[in-house]
Amino acid sequence: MEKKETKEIKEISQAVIGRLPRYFRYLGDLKDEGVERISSQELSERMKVTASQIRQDLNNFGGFGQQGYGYNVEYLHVEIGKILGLDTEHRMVLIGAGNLGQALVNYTNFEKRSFLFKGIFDNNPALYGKLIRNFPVMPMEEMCDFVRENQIDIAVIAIPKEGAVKVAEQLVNCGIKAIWNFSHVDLNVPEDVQVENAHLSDSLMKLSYNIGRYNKENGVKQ
Amino acid sequence: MEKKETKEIKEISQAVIGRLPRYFRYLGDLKDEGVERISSQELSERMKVTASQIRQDLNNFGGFGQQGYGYNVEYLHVEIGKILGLDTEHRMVLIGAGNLGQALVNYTNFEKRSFLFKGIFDNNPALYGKLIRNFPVMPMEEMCDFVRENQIDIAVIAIPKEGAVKVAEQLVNCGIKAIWNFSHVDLNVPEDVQVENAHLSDSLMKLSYNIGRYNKENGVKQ
DNA sequence: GAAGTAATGTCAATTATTTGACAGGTAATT
DNA sequence: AATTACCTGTCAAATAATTGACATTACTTC
Repeated sequence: MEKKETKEIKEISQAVIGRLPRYFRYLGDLKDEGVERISSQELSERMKVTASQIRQDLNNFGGFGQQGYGYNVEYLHVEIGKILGLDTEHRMVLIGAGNLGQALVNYTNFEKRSFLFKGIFDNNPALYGKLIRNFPVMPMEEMCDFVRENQIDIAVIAIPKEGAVKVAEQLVNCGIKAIWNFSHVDLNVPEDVQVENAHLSDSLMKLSYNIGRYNKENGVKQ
Repeated sequence: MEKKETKEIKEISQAVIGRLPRYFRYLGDLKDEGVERISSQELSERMKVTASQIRQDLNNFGGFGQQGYGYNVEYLHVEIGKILGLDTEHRMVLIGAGNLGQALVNYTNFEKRSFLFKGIFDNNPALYGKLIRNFPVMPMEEMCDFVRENQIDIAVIAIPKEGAVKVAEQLVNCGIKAIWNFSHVDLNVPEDVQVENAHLSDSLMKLSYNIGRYNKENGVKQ
């Protein structure tokens, strides 16, 4: 009786979703600058996208603006934050306490945005007990229980690719529904588990491609 | 006389370029597994994309395959590597010797792929001289000369957003033509400077969105 | 409070990307 | 040597994303 037609939810394209964090970032900056309102035109100039795209994107989620006025910066910032799920607390575990993993945990900014590390795991006994931002590194064997007992909803995988696929499978068995993956391999998980890849070397290769292309097009010598 | 029609170069879409590193990765894995040849059909099943897309993508760069045979794994791996510019040495500097910066320098895998850090800079005097993977941290003031004298072609920016835009401008003035940007802000550089953003928190927000969407669609309670 | 101006939300047109289909070659098999 | 099965490169169709245009509404000014 409480359940309505389930097909109400319009699927938003990943292209749009991929732009939301950028909008959020720009609105945050505007807010910090003390800007109260902004039109799609002004924002488009700052962000170097078309005004039409901004209006189109925002309209996927409802009418946030007002004709003749534009968008209220603070309100829009909050609303996009909600859309992105930044108003709910996310409890994370780190798998892999290497350089990158430590950097992520120490990355205080995530905290402001409601992403909280709750535990750190590694399979290197030399690290057990070591404190990283007040969290002791724990052995992998304890991961599963910890995830279950602490309402963890995101696992961050920062281990070499060799072990990553297996660890992801374990995590899925522990009930994890979201993985932020820094290992250089694609994970194999069921459909109901969300994976976001942060393949840093892919990103670097793209840069390398664009350097080469520019040099070729402009006859730059190596 | 040596200059031909400059319009020969077909512009490849960023959508295609974005997929190249993934092809490269899968081909490397196949090579390691000892697989000699592969058809677009088989590869498509592994990668979970359509075979048509693979053939279309590869064909942007030339005919690498053979009818009735498929693609030679090793050959294709090498060729895509060349397209991505992995056959040329890239000399990099790190700006910002914080946790993330150190993690990137220590990230040995980049080396195999011809991306070499040559110098590290920070504006924190407490770090000057500190060795990170045998490189001493140098003061920012020396950055420009170093870049010029050591044929640096990529600058990696891993500092808080407050200083990033200004540092990017400095780097451009020093002649840098490519920036790998980890700061949470968009840089403002001339058209001939390539920027690749690695906005980690954007990535995390996307994950957060997808968690929320899944939960909504499936009526999962928080 | 009326007139003018600004700026959204939305529809339609355009452009880009992805998918499907198949002709024509290549290799394997008999 | 002929036949069959395989698989690419490419073209055309289908789908998706972006842009432009404008009717409509809200704000601002006089």
